[in-house]
Amino acid sequence: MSTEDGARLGLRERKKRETRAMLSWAAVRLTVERGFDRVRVEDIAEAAGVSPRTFNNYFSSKAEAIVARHLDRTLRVAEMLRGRPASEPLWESIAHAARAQFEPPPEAVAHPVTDRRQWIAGVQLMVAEPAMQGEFLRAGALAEAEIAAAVAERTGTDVNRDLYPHLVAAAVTAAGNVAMQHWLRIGPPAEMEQLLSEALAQFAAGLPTP
Amino acid sequence: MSTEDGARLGLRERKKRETRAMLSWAAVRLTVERGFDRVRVEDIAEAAGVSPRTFNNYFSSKAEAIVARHLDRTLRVAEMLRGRPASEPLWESIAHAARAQFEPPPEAVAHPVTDRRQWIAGVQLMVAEPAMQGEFLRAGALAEAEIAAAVAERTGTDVNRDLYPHLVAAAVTAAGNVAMQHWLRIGPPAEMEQLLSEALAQFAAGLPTP
DNA sequence: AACAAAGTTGCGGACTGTGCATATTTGCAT
DNA sequence: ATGCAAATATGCACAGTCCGCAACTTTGTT
Repeated sequence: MSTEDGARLGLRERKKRETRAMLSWAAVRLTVERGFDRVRVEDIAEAAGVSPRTFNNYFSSKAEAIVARHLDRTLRVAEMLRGRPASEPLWESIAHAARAQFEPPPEAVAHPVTDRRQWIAGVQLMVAEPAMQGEFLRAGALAEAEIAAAVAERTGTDVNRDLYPHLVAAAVTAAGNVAMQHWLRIGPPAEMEQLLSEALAQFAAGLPTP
Repeated sequence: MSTEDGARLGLRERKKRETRAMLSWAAVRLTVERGFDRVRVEDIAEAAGVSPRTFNNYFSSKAEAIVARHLDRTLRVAEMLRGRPASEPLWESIAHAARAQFEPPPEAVAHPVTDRRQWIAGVQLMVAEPAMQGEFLRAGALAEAEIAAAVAERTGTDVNRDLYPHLVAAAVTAAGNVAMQHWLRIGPPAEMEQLLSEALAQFAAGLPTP
């Protein structure tokens, strides 16, 4: 779906996607600026130019709206993994695919952050919110199921019978999460992609004691 | 705290613990019997013999009450890990400690399930609930932070600087989750502990392709 | 026994999330 | 261009959740 040409989508579908993106972006921006508890569904809907009821047509909760872009990005990891050459070693494919989640989203390009340090501080507060953590992890689990399916396809295993694809998918998800948490803790100049590669390498090596 | 002698606790503290356990157990039981959306906070409070406002003094949400026992059990993994002999190889310690989460809780012993198949079906529905998944994973993340701290202690690494303890903790959490999901999917005669051991062994081996 | 600290409870209010019906927009066929 | 169907937006009402606050009850200390 995400690779479909916009020219082939009707107006209806295009408007749906735009509305979804606007709601999600508004949710992220307001939450980072003000804090989770200071943003109501009504505020998000207003910022996106729709009614609160419409917000609920798209998302069941505020946290779900905030996490939507993250979900999109992590689902793309499964998609990218499916697109890697079949002959490529699994962990090499994974390393390439996993990077997809850290590419800058369109909104970040369209709305450059003027105060980067403040933005990061806001993000840190946002991810520390219990409801956000739950939703964030739940999105990760959804993507993980897709990654497991992709791993099963590549390795000839069965998601309904074997632990393996699930364990690999869990490792990929964990690597991404640990890299991001580490980055939020340490901040620049650490690079997200480098942290991710390191984490994946440690999993592939069997997590030997340093 | 959990190892403290009950005789040393005041009435106040004892009653708090009992109330918490009653609320949590009532939440689990009613939800498994009726389904998540058919149980209100008021029902749980009534079943435990307290007011709804008191329920909220203990738990912020229904899901949190349901997941409380799981949180207790997974936190015990970190505790058990801290108690293993320092000379023991890390993954061996982990394998022993991780089993703690699958010991039958007191209530399960006190209230034997009469229809095991129906109970499992109810649990399956319960864990499929989105709010439950988020809370379940969030509890896992809390325990994971404790496990990471315990791993750091054993290996002389630093949770604020190194990825390693976090990655190991994530592997432990993932192994537990994957084992449980597999068990819920497959059911008896698969044994939870065996699945867990297998999952941990795969992580320690670097997740080689089968 | 008197008093302080901790915990329970009732109440009110803001907010969430959902079902339902109506209004509006888009797509399709003629 | 027009009429109609399908999809989407919106307003409304309501049950339920969660929290601040104050009054009451229970436990602990002196």
